[in-house]
Amino acid sequence: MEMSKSYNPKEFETKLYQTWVEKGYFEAKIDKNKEPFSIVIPPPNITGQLHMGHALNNTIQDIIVRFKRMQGYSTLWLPGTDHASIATEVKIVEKMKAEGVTKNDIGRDGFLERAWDWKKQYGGRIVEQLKHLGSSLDWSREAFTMDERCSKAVKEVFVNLYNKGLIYKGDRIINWCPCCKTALSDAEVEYEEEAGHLWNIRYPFADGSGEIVVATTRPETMLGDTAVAVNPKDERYKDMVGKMLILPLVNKQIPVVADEYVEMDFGSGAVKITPAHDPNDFEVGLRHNLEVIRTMNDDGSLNEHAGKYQGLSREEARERIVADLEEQGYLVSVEDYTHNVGHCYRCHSTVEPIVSKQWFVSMEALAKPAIDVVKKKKIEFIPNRFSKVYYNWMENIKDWCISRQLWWGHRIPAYYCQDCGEMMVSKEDVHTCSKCGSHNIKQDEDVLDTWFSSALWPFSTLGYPDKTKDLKYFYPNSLLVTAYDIIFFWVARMIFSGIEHMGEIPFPEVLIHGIVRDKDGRKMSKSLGNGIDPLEIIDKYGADSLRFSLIQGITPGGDTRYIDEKTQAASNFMNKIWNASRFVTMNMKDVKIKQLGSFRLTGADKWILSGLNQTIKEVTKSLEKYELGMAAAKLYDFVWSQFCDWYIELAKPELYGDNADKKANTVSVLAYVLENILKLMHPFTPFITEQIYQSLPTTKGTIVLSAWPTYDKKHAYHKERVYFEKVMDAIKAIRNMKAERGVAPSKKVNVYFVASDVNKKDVPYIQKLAGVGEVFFIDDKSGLDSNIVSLFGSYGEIAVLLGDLVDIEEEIKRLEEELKVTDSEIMRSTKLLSNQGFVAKAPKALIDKETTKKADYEQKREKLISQLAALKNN
RNA sequence: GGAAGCUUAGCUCAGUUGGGAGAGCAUCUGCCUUACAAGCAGAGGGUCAUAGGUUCGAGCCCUAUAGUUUCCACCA
Repeated sequence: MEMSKSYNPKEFETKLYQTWVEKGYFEAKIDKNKEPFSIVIPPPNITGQLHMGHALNNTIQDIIVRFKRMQGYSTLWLPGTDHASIATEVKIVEKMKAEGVTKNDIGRDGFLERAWDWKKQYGGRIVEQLKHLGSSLDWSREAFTMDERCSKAVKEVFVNLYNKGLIYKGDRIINWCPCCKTALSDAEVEYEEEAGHLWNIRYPFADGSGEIVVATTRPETMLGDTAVAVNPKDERYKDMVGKMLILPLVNKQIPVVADEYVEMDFGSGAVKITPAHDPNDFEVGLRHNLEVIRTMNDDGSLNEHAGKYQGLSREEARERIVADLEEQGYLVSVEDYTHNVGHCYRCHSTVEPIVSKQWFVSMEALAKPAIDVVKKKKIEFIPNRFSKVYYNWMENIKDWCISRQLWWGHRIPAYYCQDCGEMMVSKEDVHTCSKCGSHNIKQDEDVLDTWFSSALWPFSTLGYPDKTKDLKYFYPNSLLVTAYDIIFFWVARMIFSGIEHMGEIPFPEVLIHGIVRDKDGRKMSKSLGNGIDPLEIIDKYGADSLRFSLIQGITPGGDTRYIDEKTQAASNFMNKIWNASRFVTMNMKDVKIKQLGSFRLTGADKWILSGLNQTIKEVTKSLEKYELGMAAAKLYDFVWSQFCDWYIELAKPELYGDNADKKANTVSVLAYVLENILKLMHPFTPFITEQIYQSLPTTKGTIVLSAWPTYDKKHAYHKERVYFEKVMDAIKAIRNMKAERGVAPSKKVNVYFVASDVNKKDVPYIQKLAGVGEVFFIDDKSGLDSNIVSLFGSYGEIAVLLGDLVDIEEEIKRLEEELKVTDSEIMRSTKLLSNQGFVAKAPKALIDKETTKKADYEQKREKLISQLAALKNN
C-alpha cells in the first residue's frame, strides 16, 4: 500500500477502527496459557457527552491496555454505561416540562417507558464517541448498569446485605433535595461558601425571668425547635438548664438542655435545637429525648406544623418569620455571615437536612476490611498520596443512604403486605405475604442510589452472581483508572463491595489522574462555557494528535491544561512520523530487506540501534510504572531528535550512493527502526501507527496484535555509540562555527582533523551533514596557514579553513574566552576530586567520570594555549 | 478547623533510588539541503518561591515562612 503524500487522519481513522472491531482484535479470549489483564471502564452516564475528562481517562486506559495486549496478556477492557438515576431523571423531567407534562401525569410506568426510550436514543451516544478516540474496548461484552446482568447482581447484593443486617430502614436525618424531591447521600452534596446572615433571636423564659439569645442562619427552622442547648460547663447558663423557654411565634414551651456539642465561645453560647432539620441537632435530640417536629414538605414548602406559615416556600417563610420576629421584638440583631451551604450535585438547589424514613447501608463493618487492604498494600493508589484521601473518608464514614425517591433506577427489592404490614426482602418478585398469605403486595416505591450499582461494576459486568468463566478469569481486575474526583463515590465503594461480595479485592492498583482544565487553569464547566469538545478537536487534528497532546507532560494524579498549541505540536509530530515513514517506504521500493545480523552495520547504524534499544528499555519501564507522560517524552525525543534529525540524514549518503548492497543494508536498518518505532508509539497513537504499519512491505497483519519490542543486549553498542557521538559532535561544531560566522550552509568548507581518532570512513557523514568539502587527516598542523578556525571537542581538534573569513583578533578573543571556561571547568574538577569527602563517599563510576573529564579538559587546555600562541606569533 | 498538591526559561510543563538544570511553544539569526517550511540548522533565555537544616554534594530529603490550587469537615 502506497502512503499518501500528506498526513490526513480523516482518511483512515474511522475506517481502521471499524476494521479492528470487525476483526475482533479487542475481544478478550480466555486463555489459560496467558496471564489476564483486565480493566473495566468507569461507565460514563448515558446522559453524558464526551468531554476532555473522558478523553484523558480513556486515552490513559487505552495506552495501558494496548501496551499489555502487545506484551501478550489476554487483555480485557470492558465498556459500558451508567443509568445515572438522578441525572437522567432530571433530564427527562426537564424535557417533559417543555412538553407541559409532569411525572404525576403519566405515572411510573409511563415515565419509565419514556426513560427507556431516552436511553435507547441517547444512551449509545457517548459510546460512539469513545470509538472516535480509538479506545480498544471489547464491545462484545458491553454492559449497562440496568441491564439484566447488573440488575441481578444488584438484587443479590441488596438481599445479602439485608440478610446480614448490613442494610436497614429507618428514620434518620438525610440530605433532601426539594427540587429533585429525593434523598441524597452525603457524597452527593456539594458545599459552597455563601454570603448569608446570622440572626440573633430572643427566647424568653416561661416564668418571665429573662431570656436567652440564640443565633441562627436559618430562622425558618425555628418552628421546629424543641429545645435550646448550652454547654454544661458554661457558667453563664448553669442555673438555667432545665428551665422552660417560650418559643417565639409558636408560643410553645421548650426546655434548656445541656450538651457538650455546644461551643461556649461561639455567639451567645446557646443554640436552638431543631432535631428534624439539622444533623447535629438530631443527635442532640436523641441524647435528650427531644420531640422531632418536621416543618417542611418534600418540595421545601412549610407544612401543617408551621402554623400560619404553612404553604409558604422556605424563602418566603424566612422573610415572613424574620419580619414577624422583628415586629414582635424578638429579633436582637442581624449580622452578615458567610457560611457553607449544601447543594444538590445534580440540580444545584439548596439541600435541606430533613428527618425521613430511608434505606441505609451500615458502613462500619464494611469499611474496616476496606481500610485494611489499602493499609496492607493489597490495593495501591498511584500516586500513593491518594490513599490518605481514601483513609480520611473511610475512617469517618457514616451510614450510606441508598434509597432515592426517584423512578429511574433499580427498584428496591422490598415488598410490603398491604394487609398485615409484613415487609419481605427478596431477589424474586413477591406476590404472596409470607406471614398472612395475602396477595395484596406492594413493592417499595424507591429506587437505589445510582452508585449502588456502580459499586458492583468490576464483577457485575463479568456475570456475578453466576460463577461465569469470565468472572473466574478476569476477576479481580488488574487495574482501575479514574480521576480523583470520584474516589469516594466510586472507588471506595467498589473496594468494600468487592471484598464483601466476592471475598476478594476488585483490583490491586488504582491509577489516579487529574482533571483537564482550560488554558487558564479553570475547571471546564457548562456554566463557564469554557468546555472544549474533544470531537471537534479530533475533527480538526485527528484522534492521535489529541491523545498524544493529552498525555504529554502529564504526571500521575496531576491536573493538566488543554492548550490548543499543544495539540498543534502533537499534530506536527504526527506529520513528522508520517513523512519519515514515507521517506523510509519510498526507499524500500525495489530493495530486498535483509535481516539484522546478516550484514555489516555502519557506525550510524549501531548508533541508532543502540538508541532504539535504550528507548525500548526506558519506554517499557515507564509504561510499567504507568508514567505515560515520561514514556511519551522519551518517544518524542527518540523519534524526532534521534531518528529523524540524525539517522535519516546519516542514511542519505548510503541511500544516494551507488553501492546497491550498502543501500539495502541501510534501508533494512531504517525499516527495522521504523517498525519498532511504530510499535512503541502504537499505544499512544493507534491510528497513524497502524496505517503506516500496513504500508510497510515487511509487515503482516495488524499492529494491534503485534509483539511489543524487547530490549536486546546484542544491540547495546555502548562503545560504538560513544565513538559515533564524537563524529556527531564534530558535525555540530562545524555547523555551529559556520552559523556563528555567517557562512552560508551551502558553502562548502575544507577541514583538517588534527591527531583525531575519528575514522576516515565516517567522512561522508561529516561532508553531507556539516556542509564540508574536503576532509584531511593530519598529525599536526604546523604546515597549515593561519587562516583557520580551531575547534576543540570530544573529536580532538578540527581546523577549518576559512580563508578571508578569519579575523585573527576575533579568533584570539574567542579562544581566550574558551580557555577561560576550560580553566574554570578544570578548577571545578580539581576541587571536587581533592574533596576528601567526595573521594571517600561518592560512587566509583562518578569519580572515574570526573577524572577522565578533568583529563580531557586539561588536554583541551594545552591545545587552546598552543593555538593561541600560534595565532599571536603570526 | 484538618489534609494534600503546586511554586523550575516569557508561556505550558517534565525532571523517581540526591552526583554538573530539560522539552514544547514563543523570541532572534540563517536556510525551500530531492521525507517533512506542519520543516532544517544555529542562538539567546533560569540565584529551580524564600529562609534555615541534613550531606562530600540538594531542583530532589527535613523544618519553617509566603503565595496559590484542591479535597474533607460543617460552629448554630
